Amino acid sequence: MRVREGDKEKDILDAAIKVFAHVGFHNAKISRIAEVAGVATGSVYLYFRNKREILLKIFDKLWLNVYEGSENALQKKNLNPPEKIDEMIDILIDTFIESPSLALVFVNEQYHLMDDESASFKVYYNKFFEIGEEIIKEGIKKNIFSKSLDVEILRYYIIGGVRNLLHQWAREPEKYPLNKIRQASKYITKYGIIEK
Amino acid sequence: MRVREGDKEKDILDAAIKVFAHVGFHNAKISRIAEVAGVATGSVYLYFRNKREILLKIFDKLWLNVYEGSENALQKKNLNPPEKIDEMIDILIDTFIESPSLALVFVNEQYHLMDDESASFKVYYNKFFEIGEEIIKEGIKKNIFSKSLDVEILRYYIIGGVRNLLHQWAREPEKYPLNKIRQASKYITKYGIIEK
DNA sequence: AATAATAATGAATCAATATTCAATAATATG
DNA sequence: CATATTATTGAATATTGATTCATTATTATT
Repeated sequence: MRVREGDKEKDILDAAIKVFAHVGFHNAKISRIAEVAGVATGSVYLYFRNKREILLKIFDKLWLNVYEGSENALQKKNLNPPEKIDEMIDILIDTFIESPSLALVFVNEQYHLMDDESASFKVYYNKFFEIGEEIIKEGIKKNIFSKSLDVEILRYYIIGGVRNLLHQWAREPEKYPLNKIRQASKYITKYGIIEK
Repeated sequence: MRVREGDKEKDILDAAIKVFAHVGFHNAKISRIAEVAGVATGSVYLYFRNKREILLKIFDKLWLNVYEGSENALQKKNLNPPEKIDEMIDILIDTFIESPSLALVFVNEQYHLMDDESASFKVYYNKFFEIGEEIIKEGIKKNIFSKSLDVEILRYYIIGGVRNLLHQWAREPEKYPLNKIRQASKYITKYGIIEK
């Protein structure tokens, strides 16, 4: 019998990330993904049911990573709430450090997918968010964070801000270097723009 | 000769906003937009060159509005930098107050369009941003805003945060009422999460 | 070396829908 | 009222690209 050469599933996923990042999910052709991956068009269907499954797989891996990463990091280290927020921001940013393309796919395609009932990554996405929520609640309880804040609204604001910065970085990495957006995200989130 | 009945261009635009919001630009069928607008499929092409032109027109009107609105508001009132930031946030939020659908289109489709050379709305979008930049610079100069902030990075963070909140509101208006996200946006932007 | 079993190919199929256009409708004008 | 002019229609066309599948390639096993 014939045996599988290399890891075509990974090749296809990596190619898809590049192509999705470049032209967007809807304009991405399977034939182009196959070409970039170095396989035949039909081979893509040996590994994925259809185009959407490829995108979902990318998001599954992404959010499982992020969730597990933050779960681990926060468990072992003993941090106070502001430090924990920093840690969460670090984990999110580190997820994309090797791949601006992945950042673009995240930024451009996630909203659409949120409407999809079958998007299993949402479980981990939500868990990640719940961790954030817990941190904020803890901070408020300890009188470190402002009591007047609505926890849920806050977390959406922060993720939106960080996300938009990731987008800028992915588009123009030299102009918006990752260390700068990392530092800025942490600072603004904690202190806002008004000088203390 | 025959005369035009009503304002079909507006009907089509309004219908398109609803349909784009509902299923996304790429899944939106012209035939469905026509149906919602109450015109024949072919009529859409009397008013717009193609589907993309409809989307671009929506964004043109949107950002012209926002830009002119902020230009006016800031000119007539005499505000200090923090108040000006509040004003900008108000204008952005007020733009969508009548139409959650428009908010969804903005949130879901804008990123893709930014790559489009021919997207003329970018002029106004950038002008709006420049106003924000000026305000932040002024605040820093007056020692009201923190000196350490990178102006450009900051503005992307804020717009990202507000945007994400608009998204939540548009999806679940009862859960995330506009006045709450308005207030939260202003507070976090200015003070961050740490209690003073 | 022959066989069996699975992997991979890529041209052909097929469906979806954006766009076109020939036909029809409406009304201003003379 | 007849005509000319422009608006509107919606069925037909054309294109695009996702998906399929008959064919071919590869290698483990005997």
